[in-house]
Amino acid sequence: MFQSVPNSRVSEEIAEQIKGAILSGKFKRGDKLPTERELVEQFRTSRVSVREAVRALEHLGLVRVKRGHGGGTYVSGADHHRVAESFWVRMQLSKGTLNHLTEARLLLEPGLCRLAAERATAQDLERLEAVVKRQEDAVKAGKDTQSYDLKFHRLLIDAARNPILALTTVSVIDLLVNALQEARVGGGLTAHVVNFHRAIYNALRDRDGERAARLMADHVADIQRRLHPRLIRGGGQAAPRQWISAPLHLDEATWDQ
Amino acid sequence: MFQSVPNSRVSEEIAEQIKGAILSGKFKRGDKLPTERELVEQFRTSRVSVREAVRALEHLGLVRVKRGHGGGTYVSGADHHRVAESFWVRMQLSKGTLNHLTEARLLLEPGLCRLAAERATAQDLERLEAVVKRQEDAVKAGKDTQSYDLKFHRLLIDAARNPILALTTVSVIDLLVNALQEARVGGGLTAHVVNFHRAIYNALRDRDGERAARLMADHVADIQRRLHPRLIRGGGQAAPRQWISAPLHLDEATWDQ
DNA sequence: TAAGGTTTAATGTTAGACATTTCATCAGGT
DNA sequence: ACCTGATGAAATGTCTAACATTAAACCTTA
Repeated sequence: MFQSVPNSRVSEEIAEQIKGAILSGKFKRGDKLPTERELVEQFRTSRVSVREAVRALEHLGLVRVKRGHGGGTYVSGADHHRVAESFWVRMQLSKGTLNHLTEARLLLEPGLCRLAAERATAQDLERLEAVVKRQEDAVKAGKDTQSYDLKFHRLLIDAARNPILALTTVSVIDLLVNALQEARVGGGLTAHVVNFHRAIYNALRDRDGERAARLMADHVADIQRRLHPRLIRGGGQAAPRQWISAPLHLDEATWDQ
Repeated sequence: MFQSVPNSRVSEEIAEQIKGAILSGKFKRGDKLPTERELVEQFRTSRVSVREAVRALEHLGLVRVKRGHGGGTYVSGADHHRVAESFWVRMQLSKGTLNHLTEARLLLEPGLCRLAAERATAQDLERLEAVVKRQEDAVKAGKDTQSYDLKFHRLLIDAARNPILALTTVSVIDLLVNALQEARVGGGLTAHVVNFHRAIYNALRDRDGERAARLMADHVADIQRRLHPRLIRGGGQAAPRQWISAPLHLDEATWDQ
């Protein structure tokens, strides 16, 4: 019957207002919010409350805070790290394993292929093709290919044009890549990978979502078969610390600009 | 080559330590952490930093803070609300729509059906059956059935035993339900719903994952067909405020105890 | 015994000072 | 010219100590 009263914490009220301003476009990506002291004046509150609000936005992935000269609070647009961290925490709480992550990937990425086959623009296809080409060249030259590998999956995810599935899938892949890197597992299967990528690209170009999905499922299962056994032999779970802040190469959002 | 230096912020270091204690089982669900003042003494730091750390854990969904007499910081185990909020924010940033949410659900829930058909225990099936039965009774009696509806999906999600997919799917459903409630859309299709639930339950009982998945896809698509048009006519997006804290009936984790 | 006031233990909020980080600038030496 | 180091400035980070508010428990009284 009655409306619930507004947020009881001052900081939540502040956070809501700033969030609203960002979501409604008053602040765009890269913009600098007022300094803490200026916000204190505008909201007529204390610095602690303002800082708490800014932290909340940081945890939402909406802003990034830099310190030092030229520092401040900057709108960051699209950061998946916090969601990835939540996934990780939840996995540990539920005694989950890497297989659960791969299982999720095995469901998500083929589905994204179907969507991407319908929705990919000419530009999407162009970019995908370019990445596959560069990866092929890198393989021939014997160079490291992981950044192209990740870029391919990221472009495909973006081409499917579903922000929820994108956020989820990027987070899942992120955690998997980190886990494998942490365990020093990786490499040694570059030729296989790039062949799959090429085949998937061809299917997308032909707008054949089913074929693309099937290939992607094979691709992910292939990776699982090759890497996970080495991982388990390698020595278990480990590395609860410092996970998410490792470099990820998955940062720049490409389609929500 | 080099190890990254520990967290630069004091609060992050504190949060990491507490998080580690919770994840390693030193604190269990429902346990009360030391009070802020006690933590200040243990960590030899200030209340500001301790509070910031506790807030971080709160945003991760790991703890809940109650104020007043008997208040304090309590380990909360498994809260999806923050992830749901991240999803929502990301949707708005990316100009996403409810259709994107339903699209995600349409991919996730059938997949969960396949997993659940393999993994559901006798107890899972028993509970599912009981909920379907109670929902059927409620329909006959002309009572509200939404809580049974949600409970069915939640039990099914849990029966699939994948924490990542569970967290994602619960969040997606949560946002959809809130959106529909906000728009005063709902009801009027109870008979259809419960018939689908019964059929899905039968498929799971027969360990027929494919049939269950197909039925679930039909079920979700059915809901989409019936509700979304009314939603769009109803008047657009709306309701950016106060989303996540609305009552949700999806709180109690059932399988990560 | 039920209604309502009081105590109390916790978090929430404020104010102000000081510490630290980071970039920019400029000077000095090679 | 160019690297090196010192200085300054602008912001966030941290600390302290007091006071406000909340909500459960307890106690009093009609």
